Amino acid sequence: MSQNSYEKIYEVVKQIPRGQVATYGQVAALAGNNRWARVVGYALHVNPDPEGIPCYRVVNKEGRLSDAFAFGGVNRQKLLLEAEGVRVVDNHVDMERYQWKKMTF
DNA sequence: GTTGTGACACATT
DNA sequence: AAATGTGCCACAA
Repeated sequence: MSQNSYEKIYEVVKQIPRGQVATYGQVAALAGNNRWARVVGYALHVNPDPEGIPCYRVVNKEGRLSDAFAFGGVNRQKLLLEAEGVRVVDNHVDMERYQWKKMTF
């Protein structure tokens, strides 16, 4: 069983409901440690399962997406999030409206 | 084993 | 407000 740190992170990211976004710190906290914020970024960087791990639903504290995230075009990101129902403006989303608050209605 | 880097967050300057 | 420094953890060389 090699799944160590990352698996926990993937679990959290995978459970982000459609139309919502979570911050790295949020994911890290849910994964068990707020200090993993960077590791979360790294975990998504390796992203072994892009179909099960919607990295585009993970944003930083500002609700802003990372430039390095543009895995095929920053526009791609906006389209994906908007496709989920998230209003994206200049790579930033309304946190108060779309940040995942653990409310899995 | 040490150093450097990184898709972050927080505090301080 | 912006830039810098620090903390934290994991991986590559």
